[in-house]
Amino acid sequence: MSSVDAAERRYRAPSSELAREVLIHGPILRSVLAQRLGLSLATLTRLARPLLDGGLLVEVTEQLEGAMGRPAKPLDVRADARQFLGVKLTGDTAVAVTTDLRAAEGSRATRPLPSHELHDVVAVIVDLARELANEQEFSAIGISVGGQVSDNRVVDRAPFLGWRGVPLADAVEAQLKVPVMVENDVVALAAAEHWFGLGRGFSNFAVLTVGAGVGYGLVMHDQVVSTSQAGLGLGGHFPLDPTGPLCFLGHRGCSTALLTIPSIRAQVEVALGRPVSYAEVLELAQNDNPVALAVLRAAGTALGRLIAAVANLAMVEHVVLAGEGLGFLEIARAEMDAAILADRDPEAAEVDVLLEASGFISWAQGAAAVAIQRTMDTLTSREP
Amino acid sequence: MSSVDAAERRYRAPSSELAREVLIHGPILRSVLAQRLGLSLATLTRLARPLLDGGLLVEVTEQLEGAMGRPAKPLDVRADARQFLGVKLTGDTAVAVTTDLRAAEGSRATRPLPSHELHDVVAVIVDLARELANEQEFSAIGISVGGQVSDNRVVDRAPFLGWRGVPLADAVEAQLKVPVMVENDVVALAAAEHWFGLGRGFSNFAVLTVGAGVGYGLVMHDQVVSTSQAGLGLGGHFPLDPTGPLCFLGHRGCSTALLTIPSIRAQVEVALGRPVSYAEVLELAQNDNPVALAVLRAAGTALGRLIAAVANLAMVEHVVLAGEGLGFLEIARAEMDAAILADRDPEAAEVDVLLEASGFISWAQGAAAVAIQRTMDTLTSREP
DNA sequence: TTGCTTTACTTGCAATATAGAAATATATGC
DNA sequence: GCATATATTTCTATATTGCAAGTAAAGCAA
Repeated sequence: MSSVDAAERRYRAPSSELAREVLIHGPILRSVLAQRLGLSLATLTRLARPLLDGGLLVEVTEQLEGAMGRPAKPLDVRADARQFLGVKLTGDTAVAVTTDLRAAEGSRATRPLPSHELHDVVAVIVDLARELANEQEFSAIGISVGGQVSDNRVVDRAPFLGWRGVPLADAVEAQLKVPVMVENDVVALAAAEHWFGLGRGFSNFAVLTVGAGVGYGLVMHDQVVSTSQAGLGLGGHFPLDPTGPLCFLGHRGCSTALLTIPSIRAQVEVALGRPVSYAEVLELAQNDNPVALAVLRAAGTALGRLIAAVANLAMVEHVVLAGEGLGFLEIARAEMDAAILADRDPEAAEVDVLLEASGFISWAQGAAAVAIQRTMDTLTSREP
Repeated sequence: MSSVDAAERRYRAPSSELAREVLIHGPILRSVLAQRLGLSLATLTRLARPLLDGGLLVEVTEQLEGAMGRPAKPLDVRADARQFLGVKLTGDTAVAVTTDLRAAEGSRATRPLPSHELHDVVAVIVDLARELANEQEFSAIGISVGGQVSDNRVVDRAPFLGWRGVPLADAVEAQLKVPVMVENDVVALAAAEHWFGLGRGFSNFAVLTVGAGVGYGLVMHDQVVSTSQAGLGLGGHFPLDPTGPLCFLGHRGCSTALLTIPSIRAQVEVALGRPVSYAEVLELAQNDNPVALAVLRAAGTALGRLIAAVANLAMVEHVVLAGEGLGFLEIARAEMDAAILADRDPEAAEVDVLLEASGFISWAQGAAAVAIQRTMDTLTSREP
């Protein structure tokens, strides 16, 4: 554990810290920066110059009306100074996006995975990188997978790919001469939300994703929690309703059984005796179909209980919801809110539930964010 | 939130970091220290000298047999170089202990609180400080209370004392010319476990206390989580058993209803129709009394489920159990272990449950630890 | 227009902190 | 004793930093 301790204490050059602060906190005055970094204005001027010369930072020249004195020239990053590639791997597909320094999406492409063999997957990633490459090179590539990753390089365990101990980063770097970082998908998403998404400005918050599964990530003390625990999907089978349906692992009323798209479909299909899509379930509920309503309301209550449990035990006030399986909130938002309230100390601050509307930050962008964050630690050199 | 952010980024002088590292990691070689702090050996020598001269640090001279070369002289703190006072306030009592720099207990005293008036409580604390004072002055005084505390100075809310917004630190400092720090009791205990107790060496762990109530504290990234959330006792009414008894707030089967000493006694008393003490309950269970056994086994299961929930949602591998209400584990340890296993992903690391045997670190020592930690940030001057 | 005021940023300079290399201390092994 | 190994210290060149004084770019008032 003490080795982890030492590794955590990674030295960061002052100019890297400056660049990172500007990246996260947008156009920002030198005076504010100096205070945040605990440095003098003089030092700030000196640190900023090479970054301005190198083109990574620019001075914003938008005057505030009616201000006395010399107008401020806040610093900002030139978001298009670098380009990144984010790749999300699932069991059968790879989705790639290009992003700028702020993780804003450029272009996008998707490819099926011909197999789970490492060389096949690498070939698909290389292909995607070549297709999306333009005149600007990628500064780094982030890849996210569902499962455990160590050291940002090796996939220790990825159930959907059937992988154990696969050196993915090395394999991709061998083909593309660009730094590659691998991360667990939820950890990556949490990192993206922290720097660029709904978690901006919060030191502590949780991320819950609902889709094919339930994902759970945590940011504490302005750092993403990325222990080996983080990749396991520990929020995935959290017990929520002792009378609920069973999940595929045999847990009764766990978060997977109550919340995921397959489980919701399955429950409705069993009751109606015919196959239905998730969209159909939502539509049925809109039209007051009692089965769909009951299932979705139970999901709302379950999500509320999960959010309350997270807020209580992880001691966060903010919870970001993301994923493609949140459509049921249009029907069952009230149930969710009620369940949160019921499991929450009345003295405690109300839980701030933030809805990542229609995937504003997508899984692939999350992967890119990891690459951006790691790159920022060393990103103080000249223009590429 | 950004102001919290800035406050968190407290500057720490290198010599303070050095002193802290030595305090926590015991006798430690300069070379190891240099690596941990990211400094050169030369800098380390220069940093350590004033601390050695000042008497805060000493060189240990215990040779390792059979080692080649010049023998190492590891650095250690002179634990008795400073003395601290820790005070734990409950609704009716103040418990005070003196400790050295390593939070080891010196002497101890207890006083009833004549009232909840601030001046009465302050008078009791001053009294305790005077009684326990010896030739050595206190470097700082830590006070812990059940409730929310802000800024280590003001008790925002303490239900057992009926306090809201009470400036306790100022009031005590006005009488004793010594720095005073106030902290939530569970946060203080977590801090003590982190530096001096069973949490030593872990970057992430949770603390659960069972006694008159259930307390919950969290250490993440080597920092105690002490947001406003932390003082609320959010683990106190966590739902664990939908068929369990009610707590005084009307929660069915919450952690308070199943685990606390009063609840366990009440359950047995109702069934047996006579008053019993907690010790009697344990004895009854030892003698196979079915009521006591059922109640305690339910408690074991409940604690196991709570531990699993904490491990899953706070993403910790280690959980420290403390408090005077853990006696039931002698009877129901197996139930606890089984419940943890049941709610835990089989791929996840086994939860490491650490039992704070017989209050090795007490509540009052936790209060002292807060004083020690805060003091270490500035503790680089001469001998007192 | 012309200065005066206000705020934002920059530069010169002295103080401080740091690392690297060489030196010194203190043991073991032969 | 002397070579060897390891730990720590000293010496010195270099780098970083903050302070204080200076400069820049506006608005405002006569």
